[in-house]
Amino acid sequence: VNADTSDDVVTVGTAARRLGVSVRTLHHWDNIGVASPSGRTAGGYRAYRPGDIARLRRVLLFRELGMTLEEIPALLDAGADVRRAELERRRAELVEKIHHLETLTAGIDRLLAADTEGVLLSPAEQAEVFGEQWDPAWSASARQQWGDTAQWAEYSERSAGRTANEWREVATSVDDVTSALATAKRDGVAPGSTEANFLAERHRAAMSEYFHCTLSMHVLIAHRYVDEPEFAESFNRLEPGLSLWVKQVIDANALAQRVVPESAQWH
Amino acid sequence: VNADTSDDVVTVGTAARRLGVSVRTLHHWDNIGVASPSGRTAGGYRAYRPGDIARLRRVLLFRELGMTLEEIPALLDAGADVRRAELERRRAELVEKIHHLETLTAGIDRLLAADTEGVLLSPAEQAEVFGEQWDPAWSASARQQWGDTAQWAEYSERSAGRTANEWREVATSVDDVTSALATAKRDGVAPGSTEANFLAERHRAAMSEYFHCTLSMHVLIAHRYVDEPEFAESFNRLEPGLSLWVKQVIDANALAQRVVPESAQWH
DNA sequence: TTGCTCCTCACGTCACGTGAGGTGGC
DNA sequence: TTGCTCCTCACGTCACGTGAGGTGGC
Repeated sequence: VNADTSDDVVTVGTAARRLGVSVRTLHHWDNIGVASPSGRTAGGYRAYRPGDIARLRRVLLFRELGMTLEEIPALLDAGADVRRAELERRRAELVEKIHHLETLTAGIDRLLAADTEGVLLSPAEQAEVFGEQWDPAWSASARQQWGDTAQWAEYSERSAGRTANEWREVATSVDDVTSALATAKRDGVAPGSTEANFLAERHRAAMSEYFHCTLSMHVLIAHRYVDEPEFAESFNRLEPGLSLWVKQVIDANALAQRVVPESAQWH
Repeated sequence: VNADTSDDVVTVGTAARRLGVSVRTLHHWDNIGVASPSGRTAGGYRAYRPGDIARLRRVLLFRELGMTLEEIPALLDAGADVRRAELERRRAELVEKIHHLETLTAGIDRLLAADTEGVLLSPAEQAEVFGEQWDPAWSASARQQWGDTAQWAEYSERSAGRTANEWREVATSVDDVTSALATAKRDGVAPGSTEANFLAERHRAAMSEYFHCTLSMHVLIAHRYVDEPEFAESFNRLEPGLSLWVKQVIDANALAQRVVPESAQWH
C-alpha cells in the first residue's frame, strides 16, 4: 500500500553525473551491495530514487574519508556514537598520514639540497668533521665532474639521510684506516701480503660509506691518490711515500681478487 | 678478467631484512626487472651483491616518494637534471596531497561538529537565517530524540557541507512554499486538487533539503504541524487554520500517490 | 632426521577501467 | 534509421600477499 513512488527517479548515468562518479562505479557499488537502486524500470534499467541518491552521497562521503567499501555499509547503518568513534579514528589516521607526507617532502628537500651541495653540513661543521684541509668548495667542483654518474646519485642520496654525527663516524673510519695504513707501511708490511689485503678491504669498506665502491673503482681511486698532488701530499704528510704504497696495496688486493689494475674501468 | 667478486654476497632473505621489505617484494622487483640480483648461487638462490643492495635502496627511496615501479628504473639511470625535475614534480604533488588531506580532516571536524550541534552557524546567524522564532537550543533536543536515526545522520552530514548562504537559500525556499500555501488557502484551493498536490510536492522538496523526505515521512511531519502547538501557532499566525489545512493537503497528496496517511510509518 | 631458507607457479586483493557484444526508447 | 543510454559478462590494473608443492644446505 505504501508505495512511495515519485517521478524524480533517475537512471544510472544521471545519478553518476549528479554525484561526480563514473557509471562503472555505481555498477560496482550495486554489484557488491554497498548501494543498490531500490528498483528497476520495465526495460531493466537501474532506477535510483531520492533515498538511493542520499545513500550514494553518504557512501561517497565516507569513501572520500578513506573508508573501504567493505566497512561503509555497517557505518551507514550504525548508531551515532559508532559513527563518531569511526570518524575520530579516521581523523587520527589522516593526521598521521599528513605527518608522513610532510616527512617525505622534507626528505625530498634534503635530496635536492644534497644533490647540489653534496654534504648537508655548514662550512664550520664540515671543517670540524672532515678536518682543516677539507675545502667546502670541493662539493661544487665534484658535482660539476660527476653530477651525472650513478655514484654521485648514490652519494648524494645517502648524504641526504646523514646527520653530522653519522658523517663524523664515516670520516673517523676513513681516518682510522689511513692511520692503520701508515703504521703498516712503517712496520714494513708488503703490498700483496694478507695483512695488506685486509687493510685494503677495510679501506674499500670505509670508502663504500660514500658510495658502493667496487674493486675496479677502488683501483681508480688509488691511482688518483698518486696522480693528484693534493691527495698525494695529504698521505705523505702522515708517512713519506705512503701515497704510492697505498696504491700498490690496493692494486695488489684487486689483483688477488682477479681484477687486473691496468684494465680497471670505472664501470 | 674483471670479476669484481667479493664475499658479502647475500641471499634474498637477508637482503629483505636489511631493507625492511618482504621477500616477496624482492621477488616481485626481480620478476618485473626493476631490481634483480646480479647473479645466482650454485643452488639457484638469488645472490645480491653490494651494488645490487645499493640499487634496492634507491628503488625503496623512490617508491617511498610515491613513484610507481614502472617509472623508477628510468629515474635510476637518468641524468641528474631529469632526476631533479622528477623530484620537484613529486614534491609539488605531495604538497597538494597534504592540502587535500588537511581539507579532509577539516571536513571530519565539521561532520563531528554538525553531528552534535546540527546547524554550524553562530546563534546570531541562526536567528538571522531561520527567523526570530527559531530556538538555537532546538538542535540539542533534536539530537536527543533523533540522533540515532538515518535522517539525523543525513541532516548533519549535509549540514557539515553548508555555508550560511546555503542555509539562507534552504530557509528561503521553505518560507516561500509556506507563503504560497497560505495564499492558496486564502484563495480557496481544495486539498487534493492538482494545485494543492503541486504545492505539497514543492513543500516536500523544500523539506528534502534537510534530509531526503519520503511521502510517508512527509505525512508524519504534517501531523506534527497540527499536534505540536509551536508548529501549529507558527502556521496559524500566517493564516488562521493553515496548520490543519496543510496537513490535509499533504495527506491528500500522499494518498494520490498511493500512500495511505493513516498507516504511514517513519520507515 | 628435523628446521630453516630458498625456489617457482599461480590465484587472490581492492576499486574500479575498459572494451565486447547486445538491447531499448527517442 | 541513427544516436544515445542502458545492460551483463569478463579480463586488466597495481604491488604485492598468500598459500601450494618442492628443493637444498646445516
